[in-house]
Amino acid sequence: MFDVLFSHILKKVSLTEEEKSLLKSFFNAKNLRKKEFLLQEGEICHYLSFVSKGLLRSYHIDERGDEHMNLFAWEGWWSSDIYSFSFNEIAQFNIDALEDSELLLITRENLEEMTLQIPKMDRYFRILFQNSLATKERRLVSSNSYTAKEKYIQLADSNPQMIQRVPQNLIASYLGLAPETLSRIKKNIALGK
Amino acid sequence: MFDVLFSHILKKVSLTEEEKSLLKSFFNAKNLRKKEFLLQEGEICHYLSFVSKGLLRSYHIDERGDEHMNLFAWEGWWSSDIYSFSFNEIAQFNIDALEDSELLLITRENLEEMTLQIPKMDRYFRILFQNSLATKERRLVSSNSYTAKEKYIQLADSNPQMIQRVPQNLIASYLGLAPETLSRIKKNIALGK
DNA sequence: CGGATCGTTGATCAACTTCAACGGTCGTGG
DNA sequence: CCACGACCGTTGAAGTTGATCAACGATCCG
Repeated sequence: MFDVLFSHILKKVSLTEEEKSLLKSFFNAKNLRKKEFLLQEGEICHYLSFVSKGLLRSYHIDERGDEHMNLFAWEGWWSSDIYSFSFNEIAQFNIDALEDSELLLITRENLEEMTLQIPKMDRYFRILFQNSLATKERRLVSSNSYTAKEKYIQLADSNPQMIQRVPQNLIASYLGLAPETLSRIKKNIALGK
Repeated sequence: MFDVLFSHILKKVSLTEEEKSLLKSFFNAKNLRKKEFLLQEGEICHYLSFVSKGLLRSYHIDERGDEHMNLFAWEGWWSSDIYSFSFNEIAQFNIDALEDSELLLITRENLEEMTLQIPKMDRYFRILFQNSLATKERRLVSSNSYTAKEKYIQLADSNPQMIQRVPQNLIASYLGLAPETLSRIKKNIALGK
């Protein structure tokens, strides 16, 4: 259960055995069946969730009832409504499971306590958030700068695993496109533009 | 020069006087005149830059030559091509000054060294990046979910200072709109929709 | 004063959405 | 084990939003 987490952390900072077992005490394990919710819009998001197995999605539902994907998280990724988690405000995202999943959850209070007891974890999360921010910044510019086709090609190049593992209509939503549009784009690409 | 930086840091972590003077040694001051560049696309971004006075913009230029704003940074904000800075890759963003500015720069190497000597700075940047990530996540969903008019209203509500301080055509670009479109939207809003 | 920059307005256009229908596949319950 | 419904991707036709192109007036600044 903790193997995936530790190997992920150890890529960024080193941990002693004592720190490892201390660290474990701050987490709760949770299993989520396909289609079960981890978080629903309107709640407060109390956890950062590490996915040790499976696949989660986080998405927003607008007033018209349309879903807009925020991100997908599989083995080795974190998921949360980070805004809600950080500022203790109402969540804008739903999180549910696309596949049966095994998670490790940590609350805001435990994160606080853990980083005080193991300052290296501030460093781990600093690097994690720094990298996520870097990626998200590029994605945001891409979203505003490029055509639907360009965006899809960029994604397919930079994240082929996502395209293999996630249904096409959800990929479309992730890119801010109607599912029909993505279908047509793929057809055009297959026809050599 | 360092007053603004310290007051910003002290909102998130405490620092002793020794830590403060140690911290100073990792930064370089730099002045930037209006329209001068801090970073140009294609270079490596070597710095995180803290704005103690003035206003910076960071933006991407696409193959068609069109500019796409990434963010604006004024007193109390950081600016960088964080992807380039983090991964030592070629920058996608240009950064230049919209107003005469006073900056404090820190290199990747100095950031590394500073966080090792003052672990609390890992915590500071962890919180800083966590908050930025939270904001950027919401902005990205907003960008994919809402109409041009909704996006503008959200921005005007959440960040009125930006609208006061930044020219309208750059606001348009920040929202991923043509300047003419934003002009028409504002007209419609003024006419009571 | 003169040029550059910025916002505005009108007309046209293109990209993407919406709506509707259909065929294939998968998984579940009878 | 088969059948049915749900889900997913595809295709076509029509509609809409926002982009583009062009022209003009206002303001700022040197």
